[in-house]
Amino acid sequence: MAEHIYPLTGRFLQGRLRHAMEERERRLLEDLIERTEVIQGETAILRRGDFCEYSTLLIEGMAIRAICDDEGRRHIVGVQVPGDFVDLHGFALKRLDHDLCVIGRARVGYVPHERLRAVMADEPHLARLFWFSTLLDAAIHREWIMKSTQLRAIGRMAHFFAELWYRLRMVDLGQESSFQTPLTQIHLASICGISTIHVSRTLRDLRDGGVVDFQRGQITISDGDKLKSIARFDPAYLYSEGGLAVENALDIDSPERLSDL
Amino acid sequence: MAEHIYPLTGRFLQGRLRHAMEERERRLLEDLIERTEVIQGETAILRRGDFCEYSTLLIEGMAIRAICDDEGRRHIVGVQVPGDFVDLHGFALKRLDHDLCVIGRARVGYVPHERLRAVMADEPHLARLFWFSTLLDAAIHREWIMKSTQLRAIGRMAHFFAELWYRLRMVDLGQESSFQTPLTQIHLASICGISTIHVSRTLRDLRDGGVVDFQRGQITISDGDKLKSIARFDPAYLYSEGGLAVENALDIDSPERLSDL
DNA sequence: CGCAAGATTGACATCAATCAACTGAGGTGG
DNA sequence: CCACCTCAGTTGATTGATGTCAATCTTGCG
Repeated sequence: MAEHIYPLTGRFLQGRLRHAMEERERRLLEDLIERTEVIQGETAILRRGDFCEYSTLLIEGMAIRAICDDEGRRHIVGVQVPGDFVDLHGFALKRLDHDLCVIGRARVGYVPHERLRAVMADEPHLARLFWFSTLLDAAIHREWIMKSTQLRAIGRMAHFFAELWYRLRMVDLGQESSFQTPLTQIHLASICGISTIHVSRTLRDLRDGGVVDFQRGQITISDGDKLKSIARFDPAYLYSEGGLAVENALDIDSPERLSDL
Repeated sequence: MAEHIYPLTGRFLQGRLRHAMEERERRLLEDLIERTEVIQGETAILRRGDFCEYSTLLIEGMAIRAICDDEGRRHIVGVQVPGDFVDLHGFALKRLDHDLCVIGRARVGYVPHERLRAVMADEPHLARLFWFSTLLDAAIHREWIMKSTQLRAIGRMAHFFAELWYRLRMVDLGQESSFQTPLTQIHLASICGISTIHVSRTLRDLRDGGVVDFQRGQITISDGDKLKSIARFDPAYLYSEGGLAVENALDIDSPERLSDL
């Protein structure tokens, strides 16, 4: 359950290393949010090359990372869910190489880099957690490379659904076997690198196969095991509790290995 | 030219934000290397799930990031060149989600996390540069997602060659229009997500088209413009000097935009 | 020399893109 | 309320790109 004492930042690292944050750090994080905003429709939070003076925490809704090619076509290279500090890397990079857009209705919180700088200077442990959270995105990127190069259309789509399913459940969104997204088949096509027409066909196959049903953003997992099998999905890369990231993953004094690896 | 005063770490961030490092910081970095090692053949530096007690700087040679699927097939999700702090993210993650392997003959330097922890506590600016360097990898990951989902075989291969060409020249390796790698066609297949047989066909097309010639690891760029055009290659994501990362990218007091963006 | 790994070629099969036509839902203005 | 529009989604036919299988060649090396 989201921690309602921290209505804005309660989902940050939830299901990963949130337990590694002290109360004081959680409080500091919550206070970093200068203001929040509700954004509707397909709106850019930040554009490639913009100078970043604040970073954005996604509080509700979804966002995508997109790269536009020279012909102006937008290609989705990442999807963000509530709790993601979506452009925290802008703090170190200063300018992003890609766009960030919300889709549907989203609520975001803005953190001025000035505040971030101050808190990171005093709080090395929190700084490390911020770093960690940007590395989670990189791990997801790697898995997307894997899925894009090694899986066929049906596997890619299954993989994306499986990932979203796990990620949303980590932040207590979505039921056991269903969840809601503002994604259209057009988004799915860009995410999976296939044509919209083939998305439609592939969704039919998944539906007819009793695996997963996608109807206007409502996703129902009919057979999670079959889904993971089609996707060759192994959630280790999400570094969820009990996965690769152990209880004291940031504590150098616990070098025991995980039994499941 | 590599800075020969720093024979081990002279290529770290070379061509990107190395100029943002003070002499003192460069010295500190060089002293972080506890020992170096020469590794031959296709050898793992670090395996998925291993507990990381040190991080590895690639001094000479090349390395790959690979994810093994459940059938034991290895899939390459990244390539590293000299100067890359290849598993710096292991410092914050503690365990990686993928393997790191050198290919060919490589020289690496080991940095104990203990030392890293100490220097980062005292040197926030250097810590930020370390963070920055892991974000560069993430930017490359995003571009790989883009190339894997949006380009056909010939474009993917051209894109990889263009990227390698740029990255090697940033660290002063390779001539103006040629360079050497320990990569085989089997590696290229995994990198581009196509079959080895199709790699062979595609390389023939690129050679016959007068674009680029690949012969046993010797890569000769015949027509760089054609190469970039086939690859739709825009090097902005590499954050090289003069690109997205401006002179004082880490200096919050210079919010001017780049004219070329 | 002879082997093993890498690379090449041809034939064929499969997957997914493209083109074209159509349906259905939601919104808007007369 | 209906006519109309637009956008999302669906379906069939065709084409092109790429995977797979099988055979052969090349190179480096013990």
